[in-house]
Amino acid sequence: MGRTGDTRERIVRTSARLLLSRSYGSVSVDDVCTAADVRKGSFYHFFPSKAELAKAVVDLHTDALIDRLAATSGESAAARLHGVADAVGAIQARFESTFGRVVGCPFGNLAAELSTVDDALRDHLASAFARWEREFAVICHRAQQDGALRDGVDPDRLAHSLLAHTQGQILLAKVGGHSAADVATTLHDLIDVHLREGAV
Amino acid sequence: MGRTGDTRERIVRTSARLLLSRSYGSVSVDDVCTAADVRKGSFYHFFPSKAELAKAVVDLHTDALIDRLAATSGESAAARLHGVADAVGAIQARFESTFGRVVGCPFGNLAAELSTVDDALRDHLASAFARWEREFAVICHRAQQDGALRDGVDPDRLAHSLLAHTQGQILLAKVGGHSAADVATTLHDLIDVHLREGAV
DNA sequence: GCGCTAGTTGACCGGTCGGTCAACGGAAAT
DNA sequence: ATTTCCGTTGACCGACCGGTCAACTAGCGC
Repeated sequence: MGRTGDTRERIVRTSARLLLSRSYGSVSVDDVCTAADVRKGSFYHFFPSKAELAKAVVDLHTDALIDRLAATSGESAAARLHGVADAVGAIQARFESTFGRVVGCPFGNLAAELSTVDDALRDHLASAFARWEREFAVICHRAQQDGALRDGVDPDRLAHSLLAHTQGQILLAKVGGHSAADVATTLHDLIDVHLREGAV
Repeated sequence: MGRTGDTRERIVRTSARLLLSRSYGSVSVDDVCTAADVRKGSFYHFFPSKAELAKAVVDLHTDALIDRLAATSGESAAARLHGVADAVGAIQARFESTFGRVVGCPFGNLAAELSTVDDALRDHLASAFARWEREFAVICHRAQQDGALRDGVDPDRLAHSLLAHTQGQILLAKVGGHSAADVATTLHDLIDVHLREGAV
C-alpha cells in the first residue's frame, strides 16, 4: 500500500463549502484545489471528473441529513413531524451563520442547476431525494396510525408535500433574503394544517 | 433613426428556450447567438452582459405569467385559487411537451443557480417572485372574505406557502422525472387542505 | 532495506469562455 | 440626395475552463 492522507476528504468538504457559497458552474476545479490546498493532478487522481465530485458532495450531505433525521425523536409521531421541521431549520441556520445568509439546500441547488445538464447526476440526486422522502413517509404513516392526521390526508402525499415545501421555502428564502428561522416557521405551519386539531 | 429589426426579441426568446433546456452556466453567449442566428457583436449591442440577458428573460416570463394569472377567472375566490394551480400546471405542461420532460420553473432555475452569484440578478428575481406572491395574496384575501378559508389560515402566509409549494413541486418533478400533471394535482391538494370543508 | 503502489506534483493542452472593437451598411429624417 | 446613426459584422483578445501526463515520492508489507 502507498501512503494515506485526508486529501480526498479535504477536497469533498472544501467543495461542499464552495458549492454552497456559489454555484456549480461558478466554482472551478482550480478554485476547489486552491481552497483545499491540493494540486490539480491530485484532484483528478481521486475524481474522474468535476461531476463525480458533485456526487461525492451529495453523498456527504445525504449522510449528514440521514444522521440528523435519525437523531430526531419525540414522544408522538406528530411531535416527530415537527422535529423534522426543526432539523431542516437547524441545518439551514448553520449554513446561514456560516455564510451570512440563506444559501439554499445542497441538494436543491445542484438539482435545479444540473438536472437538465447531467443525467447521471440527476439520477444521483433523485435517489437522495427519494431516500429523504422515504424517511418522511415513515413518520407520516406512524402519525396516521396514531390518528394524528386530519381525515383525507394521505401520508405518502404528505411526505412528498413536506419535501416540496421544504425545497420551495428554502429557495424563496435564498432569493428573498429571508432568514432560516422563517423557513422553519412556515414548515411548522404546513404540518399543523395537516394535523387533526388538538394533536400533539 | 437607423433600421429596426426583431433581433433583440429573437435573442431573448431563443435564450428563454435554451435556458429552460439547460442551465445558465451551460448556455454560452455563443450558443445563444448561433441558435438565434445573430452575430456576437449584435448581441453585445443590445445587452451589456450575459447577466443582463438573463434579466430580460426573467421579464419575458414575468409578463407571460402575469397575463395568464389575469386571465384566470372563476366564480368564487376558492375556484380562482384552483385556477392558479391550473395556470401553473398549464405552463409546465407546455414546457413538458416542448422539451419532452419537466425542465423546471424559469424563475426557480435561475434563482437557485444565481442568487448567490449575482446580486443584481437576485434582486431582479426577488421582485419577480414578490409580484407573483402579491397576485396570489389578493386571491387568498378574497377567499378569506368569502369565508372559504379554514379557521386560523392567514391569507398572506397561504400565498407564500402556495408559491413555495409550486417551486418545490416543480423542482422535485424535474429531478424525479415526474409529469407536469402531478405538479398540478399536488397543488390542488394543498389548496384543498386550506379550504373550509365544502367550500367551492 | 527494498520493492510495490497509492499518492503527489507542476507543467502542459486545446477549446471555450465572456467580452471588445473598428469598420461597415441601410433605413429614416432632412 | 445627403446626412445621421442604429444596427451589423467578423476578426480578435486574454483569461480561464476541465482535463492529461510523465516523473517523482513516501509509506506499508515483506
